[in-house]
Amino acid sequence: MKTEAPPLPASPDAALRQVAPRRTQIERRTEAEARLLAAAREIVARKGWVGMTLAEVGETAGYSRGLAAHHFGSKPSLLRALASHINDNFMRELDGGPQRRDGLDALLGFVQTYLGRSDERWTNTRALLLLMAEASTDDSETGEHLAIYNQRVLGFLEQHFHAGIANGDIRSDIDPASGATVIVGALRGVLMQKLLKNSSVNLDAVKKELLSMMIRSFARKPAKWLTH
Amino acid sequence: MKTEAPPLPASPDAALRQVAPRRTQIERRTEAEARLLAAAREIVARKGWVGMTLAEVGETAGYSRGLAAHHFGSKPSLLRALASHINDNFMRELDGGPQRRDGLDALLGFVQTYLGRSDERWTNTRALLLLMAEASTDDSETGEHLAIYNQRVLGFLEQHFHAGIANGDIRSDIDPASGATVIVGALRGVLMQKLLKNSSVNLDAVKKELLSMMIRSFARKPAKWLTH
DNA sequence: TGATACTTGTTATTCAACAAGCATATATGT
DNA sequence: ACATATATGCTTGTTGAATAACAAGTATCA
Repeated sequence: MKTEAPPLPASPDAALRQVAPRRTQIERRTEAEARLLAAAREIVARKGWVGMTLAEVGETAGYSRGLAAHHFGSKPSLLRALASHINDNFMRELDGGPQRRDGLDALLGFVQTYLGRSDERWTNTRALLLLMAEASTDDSETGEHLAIYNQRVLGFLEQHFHAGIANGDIRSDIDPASGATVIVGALRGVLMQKLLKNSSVNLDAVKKELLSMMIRSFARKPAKWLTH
Repeated sequence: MKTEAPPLPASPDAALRQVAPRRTQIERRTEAEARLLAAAREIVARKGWVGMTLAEVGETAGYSRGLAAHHFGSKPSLLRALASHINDNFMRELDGGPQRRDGLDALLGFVQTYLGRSDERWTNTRALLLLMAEASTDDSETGEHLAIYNQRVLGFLEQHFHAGIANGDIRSDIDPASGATVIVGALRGVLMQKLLKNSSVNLDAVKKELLSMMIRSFARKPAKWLTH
């Protein structure tokens, strides 16, 4: 369809105008929004949301300095859209996993997915973490939005705790809400350390350790899972 | 035009001048620095480091709008001092625990201390978390400083992992570095969720769950510890 | 009298936000 | 079909507010 992945490099006009693309207004608008969000995400991940200016977003996306403000109205609004965008991507990734897993198996898969991404994708996590930190202070609605996204992730995990308890894989004395909170917290907290300067975090080792912890803590019969 | 917010205690001049304080220069300077840092911490916790202005710090501390800039030179410098201040307090709190604990016992104590501080409005933790988020982006030295503080905390925990392994309380197949990273990460990540808006996190329940996880995962003989 | 702490005056810069204009797409009339 | 009109997307011009940083002044202490 449209010019796919490489939005950042060349100006859209120079290359496309000669081919007389004749895209519809909706196509233009949609692509513009996608490219703006991609640019914003990249910049936020690199310099934080403070360092991101609306002008830079527009220009990095290959448009004018004014488009981001024009399209999203305000900076908080853009950040909200960005948070929503990233979260949607993440939830979609959860659903579209390789194969459906359930209960404890799903919990372990979640951790593996979260920590098993290749470098390209740290952009998402990084940007979301930075936005999240802001969210605990901001008076605007950004905070509420991120709280909702957090609830969604927690809900996903809690659901699988319940499934695991139901099918007997998970000990019944585990509190699903607390378990979910700890898992999500551990993942984010570990990532935060990983993204700190001069980090000495060995993600593979940490992943292994965290999975062991989960098995020993949550599984009704740890031995059955530890062979993994 | 001061915002009608009476500084933390009373204004230093108004109250003290009548009592003929005659404080030494060092006393003045020391108190000023302490009050500035306290004000900065409070503001950062409430509005984030972006929302904090040097002028507001000075005035909240009961001084003029210019003192913060004059005393610390620049905003990054003030933030670095603040991070250092909070971290020092925390490390001191660790050392000055009720009684000396060792190995696994110390690890559990650490978690209890971290999550058991209902004293304030989480001002310290909140501010440090916000500064930390910034640290992963900023090019200045702030990031490196926070990375060092993180290393210190990790070092403390690793040390107790080793002690626990040595005295037989902790399984010998645990990787101390990874274990420490997970614990610190979990604590920060949980707090982050707690500080999010409309949080439904039940800290007591989470604390209990996390302690159980640690015992089941790290202890060589979990049964011995679970009676707690 | 000199040094140190603190205050007030000022400037330069950055940037979000908006407004008015240009470019491209779509609808309407003949 | 074509031309013209209107809507929509995008760009450029501009402004006003915020504030970090410094300089020059005043107060307090040695």
